[in-house]
Amino acid sequence: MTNKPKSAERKRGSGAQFVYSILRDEILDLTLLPGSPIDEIRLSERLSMSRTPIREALVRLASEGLVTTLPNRSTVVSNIDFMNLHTFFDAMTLMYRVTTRLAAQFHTPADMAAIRARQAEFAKAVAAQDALSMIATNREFHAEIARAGRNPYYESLCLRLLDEGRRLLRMYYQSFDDQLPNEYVQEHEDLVATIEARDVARADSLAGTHADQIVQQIQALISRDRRQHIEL
Amino acid sequence: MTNKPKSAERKRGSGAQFVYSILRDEILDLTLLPGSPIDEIRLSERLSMSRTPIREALVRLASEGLVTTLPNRSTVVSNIDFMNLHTFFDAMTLMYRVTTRLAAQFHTPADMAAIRARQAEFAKAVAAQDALSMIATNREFHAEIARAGRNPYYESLCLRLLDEGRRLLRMYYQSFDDQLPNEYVQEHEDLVATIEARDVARADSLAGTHADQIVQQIQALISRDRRQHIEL
DNA sequence: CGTAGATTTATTGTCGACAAACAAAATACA
DNA sequence: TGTATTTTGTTTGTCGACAATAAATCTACG
Repeated sequence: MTNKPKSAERKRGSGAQFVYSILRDEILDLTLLPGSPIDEIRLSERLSMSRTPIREALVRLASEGLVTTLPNRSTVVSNIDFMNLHTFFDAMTLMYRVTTRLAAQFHTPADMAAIRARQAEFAKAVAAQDALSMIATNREFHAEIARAGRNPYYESLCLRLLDEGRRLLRMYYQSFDDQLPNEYVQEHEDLVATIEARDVARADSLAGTHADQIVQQIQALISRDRRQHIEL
Repeated sequence: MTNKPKSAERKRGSGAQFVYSILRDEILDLTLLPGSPIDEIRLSERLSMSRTPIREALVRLASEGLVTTLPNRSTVVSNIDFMNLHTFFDAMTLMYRVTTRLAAQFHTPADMAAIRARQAEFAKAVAAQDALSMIATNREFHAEIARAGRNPYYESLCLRLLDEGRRLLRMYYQSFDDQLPNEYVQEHEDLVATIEARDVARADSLAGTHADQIVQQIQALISRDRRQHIEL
C-alpha cells in the first residue's frame, strides 16, 4: 500500500522522523480514527523497524497532543473535544488575524511567491472539487502566510491549529463533499493582494472574516451531522 | 547533590517524566547553559538509569524547543535568539492580554483561590528580595491565570513563553538583582481584582501594560548588559 | 612546518530481550 | 448462578549491547 522503505534503505537517524510523519499523516487524515489504540509492536512490524524509533515518534506526537499515552497501557489517538470546540475556533481566528497581520508587515518577495504558489494549488484543488486536496492546500496556504510573519511562536501555534482543523474538516468532508467554496478562492486572492499592499489593518480584518466564515461552515456541518444522528 | 532516587525506588513509567522535569528545570535555571552539550551516557550515569528514558525526555524537550538535536551529534541546550527577541515580546504581550481576558470571563471561585495563592507566593518572594523565587512565582502566577482562561491552545503557548521568559530573566537577574519591583506586586493585585470583577476590557488593558513593563525592564537589562560588554 | 589523508575514539541511533503492570480469562467458592 | 480470586496473556517500560557516524587524533608527505 504505502511506500515503506526497508530499514536498510533508510538513512540512519531518520527512523523516528519517518515514523512520525507517517503516523501524523494517518492521524490527520483519519486513517487512524480518534480513540483507536496504537500498538507499538504491530507498528514496528508494519514499518519493519525496532520499537525504539516508534516510541520516539509517539513521544513527539504526545507532546503535540495528537496522541494520548495511558501509563502502562496502549497510547491512543487523541479524541476531538467537541465540547470545547469554541476554544479552537477562538484561537484559530486570533492566529489567522495575527499571522496575516505580521505577514502584511514583514513579507519579502520570496514570501509572496511562495504564498501565491500555495494559492494556485488551492485554486486547482477547488476547481477539481477534490475535497481532501482542498483541505491540505488550504492548510499549506495559511501555513505559508504564518511563516512570512516570521514569529516562530505564533507560527507553531498556527501550525498546530491548522493540523487540528485539517482533522476536523476531514471528518465532515468525507460525508458532505457537496459544498462548493468558490468564494474561498476569492477571499484568498483578496488576502494575498492586501498582504502584498502591506495594508495591515485590512489584512487583519479580512483574516478575521475569513476565519469566521470557516468557523460558520464547520458549525453548520456539525449541526447538520447532529440532526442526522437524532433522526436515526 | 540533587536528590536522585535509585532506580528501584522510582515507580515504573515515571523514568522519562523524571528526567524530563530534572533537565527542564536545569535548562530554565541556566544550570545547563545555552549551547552546552547534553551527553546521554553521562546523564544516564548521573541519574542511574538507562539511556532509553533519557532519550525520551530529550525528544520531548526538543519538540518544545528547549534543546536542539544535531543528527548523529550531541544534543545541545537551545540558544536564546537575541536577534529575534521582539517576536518573543510580541507574543508574550498578546498572550498575557488574551489569557487574562479569558480568565476575567470564565474564572470560577476555585480559580480565584488558586490565583490568589500564587500571588501571595509572589509577594513573599518580592518581600524576601529573592530574585530567583520571584521569577518562578511570577511564572506560576501567570500560568494560573492562563489555566483559568480555559483555552488549552492559548495556555500551552503561554506556558512556553513563560518558560522562555524565565530563562531570559534568570540570565540577567543573577547579575543585576538590585532591582526592586514592588510595583509588580501592586500590578498583580490590580490584575486579580479586575479579573474577579469580570471587567474584561480593563483586564486586557492591565495585562497589556503589565507586559509592556516587563518588556521594558528586560530591554533595560539587556542594554545595560551591552554597555558593560562594550566597556570591557 | 603545514596540510591532506588515514585511523582512532567517542557518541549517537537502533536493536532484541526481559521484567513489570494491567486486562482478560479461568477457576473457586458461597 | 453470581462474585471474588487466581491465573494467564498481552503490551508497555527499561535495559545492555552493537552498528553507524562524525569528531578528534595521528601519520605521511609536500
